[in-house]
Amino acid sequence: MLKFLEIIESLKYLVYIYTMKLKDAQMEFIQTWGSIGTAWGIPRSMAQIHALLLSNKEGLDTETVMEEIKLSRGNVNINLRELINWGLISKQNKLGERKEFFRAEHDIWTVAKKIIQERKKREFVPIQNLLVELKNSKFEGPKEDVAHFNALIKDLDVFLSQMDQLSELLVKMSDNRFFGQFIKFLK
Amino acid sequence: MLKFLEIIESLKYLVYIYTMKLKDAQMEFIQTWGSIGTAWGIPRSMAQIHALLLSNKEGLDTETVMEEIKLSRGNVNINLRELINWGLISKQNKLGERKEFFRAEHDIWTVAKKIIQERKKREFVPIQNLLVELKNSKFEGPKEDVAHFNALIKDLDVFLSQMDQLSELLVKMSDNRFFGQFIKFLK
DNA sequence: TCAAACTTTCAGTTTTTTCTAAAACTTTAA
DNA sequence: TTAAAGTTTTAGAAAAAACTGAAAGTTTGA
Repeated sequence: MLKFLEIIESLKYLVYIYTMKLKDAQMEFIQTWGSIGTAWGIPRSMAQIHALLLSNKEGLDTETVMEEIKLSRGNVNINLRELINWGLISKQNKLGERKEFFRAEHDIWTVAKKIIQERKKREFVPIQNLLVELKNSKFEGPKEDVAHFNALIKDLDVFLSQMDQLSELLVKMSDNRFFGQFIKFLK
Repeated sequence: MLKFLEIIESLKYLVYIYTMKLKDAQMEFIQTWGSIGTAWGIPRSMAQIHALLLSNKEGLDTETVMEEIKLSRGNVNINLRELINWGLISKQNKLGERKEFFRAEHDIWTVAKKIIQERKKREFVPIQNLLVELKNSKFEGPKEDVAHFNALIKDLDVFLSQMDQLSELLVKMSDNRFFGQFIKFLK
């Protein structure tokens, strides 16, 4: 009989729907978003602040952000500014309140659009600059090697411009519905 | 008349085709690829080694890589292995030679495919794991806040699965010609 | 004009990541 | 079986990136 109860217990575990405090869930979300940010080359605390604001409908002020995720004032200030630069959050002024509140853009498609634009800026532009320079150059060296290098440059250039077009497309595709259709169509 | 000559001079500058030693161009390519790698969250020397191998038709051995870009043996060894894991280079054995040579995958579409797959692994999987967990949870807290948080999770989930499909698509699209058509079609 | 409320800056510390150098290990062929 | 050729591991150094804390700066309203 003890055995039976044990089995039931473990089955329960399998289908268990965790119940947790909302705050705890938010905190887990924030922490995880933070480490994901790292893999994206985004400072942990910038990602954490973003996650915190995403999971709060209303804007929060600097003080609250500092307390919730235990960060220094300077850090919070700088990263809030950076998030504003990315277009992921905006300043809000509450009537009768002097201090500034920060509210996340909550439409996930807009968020994606901003992130794509920003990463493109960081990741594509430098390569394109390099390629422009190399395309305007003539190389002295063994014929075969020069040919190989030129082919490499050309391939990269074609590829980059295709990716560029694709990202443009993605940015224009902020209409969720259209994107869904599009994916289905292409499958 | 002086003026005129000055104008000609500056025009010449605009259309100037640089002539440079192939080696120098390759080195510049390697350096730039290295710093771009950094923005991509890829160690500088890993990106540099990749660039070096990309710009050489034939495979190179560890020793040569070390000399060309002044890196320690350990560093080169570890990063060559990592590039193999990514599927971006492969070991070669030359007939009659004992040591191993490393040769880059030169088809740019295959390169792109590998990079997309690898980044997806690093960047998407962790978010998806988080979302699975959160989707299986119930939250205790103010009704409105819980609703907001659940909406956030759902939005992220839908978005992620769409991006996932898109990347699958890209991976399947290694056929350059098809991709060109596709882009043109969608414009 | 003053002080309280709030924001921004930045020099220096801490943490994280990357790299080196040397030793240990493995493989090959004489 | 041995030593030369080659590869891999790793402890710690170096470099880069992120963060703190405190001071300086700004704005507001009494």
